[in-house]
Amino acid sequence: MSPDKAPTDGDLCSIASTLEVIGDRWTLLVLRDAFRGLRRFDQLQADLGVARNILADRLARLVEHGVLEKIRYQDRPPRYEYRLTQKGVDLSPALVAMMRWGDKHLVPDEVPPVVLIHDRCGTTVEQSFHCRTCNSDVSPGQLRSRHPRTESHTEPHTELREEIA
Amino acid sequence: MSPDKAPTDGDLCSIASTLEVIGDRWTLLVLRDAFRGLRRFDQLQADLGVARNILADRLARLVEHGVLEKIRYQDRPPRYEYRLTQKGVDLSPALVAMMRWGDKHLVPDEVPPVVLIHDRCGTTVEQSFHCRTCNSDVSPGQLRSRHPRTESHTEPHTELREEIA
DNA sequence: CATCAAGGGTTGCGATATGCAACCCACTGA
DNA sequence: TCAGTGGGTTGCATATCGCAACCCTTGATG
Repeated sequence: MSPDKAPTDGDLCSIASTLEVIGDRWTLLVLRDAFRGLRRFDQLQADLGVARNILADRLARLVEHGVLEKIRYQDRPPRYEYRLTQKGVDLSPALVAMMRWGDKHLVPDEVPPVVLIHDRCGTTVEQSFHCRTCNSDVSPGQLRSRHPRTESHTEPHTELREEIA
Repeated sequence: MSPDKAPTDGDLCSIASTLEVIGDRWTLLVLRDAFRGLRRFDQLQADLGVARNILADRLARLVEHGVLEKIRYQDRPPRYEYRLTQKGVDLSPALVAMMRWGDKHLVPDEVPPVVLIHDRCGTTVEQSFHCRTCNSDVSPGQLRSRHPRTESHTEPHTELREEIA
């Protein structure tokens, strides 16, 4: 937000940019609830137990960034609800990834995980990395990343890789 | 952490549980850097520009939770590095999802996105939701979620759905 | 008509977390 | 012996958060 930020941060990295918008505990929980279908201020406040001023602030930020829309759903008395925009719906891969990580590493195995359903056919859907060349799923450990330098660089590619001990 | 939290929070929801571990701006940025191959305290500090006490705190928390390992890579003088564990590597779907969202909605189109590579074959990999029944990818808008209630519930399923205006 | 409750917030104050700079310790190399 | 590096810790000022109280509009109740 302030212009005197560290230079390597923010605009250059998609993850850092994303975190400027949603990189906050309450914001992410608001989004989780939005995906669960909660839309009204009081519903969110009751479900999350967050301070009302903080919730108001987070909702306003999300609306500013176009992740939620504030819609008047009733005129007298005026009442509003907050709905995911397409930009907001596009966050579901991130939420799902966090959910699956929690399923796998945090919550006890007895807890049945939330199931994702394909609306067209009603069967389950899973999130994955897929390689079209090999026609197979790819696990996180088999992934590398290449950071294309902004064009004019002629250095040899420094391939920064995810590695495990 | 405190036992007097709101009852619906925390342990029951994988997303909330995950956020207890990584739901913090600096924590996520540390992880991003870990995936980029940074391992040492000073590298991270210089790259992020975060206060050193905060970095120390976040690293300690991540080690506590088994996301990073603190490894002595040199004895005299003692030097340490922080490496992703398998549990840490398993966070890559979440980081990738945030990165792609930033690519799509936040950063200018001219910036070339980071490319994900399948280490076996060297070609690109993408993250997606896949439906085996339809043998097709599923966009976030076509997704619904079903929340299985803990067994003994006999209520009709309240299907909470992601919806868009 | 007075009052109450619901929805959607705003305000003020104290507690907690963060940023910043200074300091510490164990070495190494010049 | 003196500076430099890596990996932190400590103290203090500031920013953010949680909490409770309050505000406003309207519809329902007696």
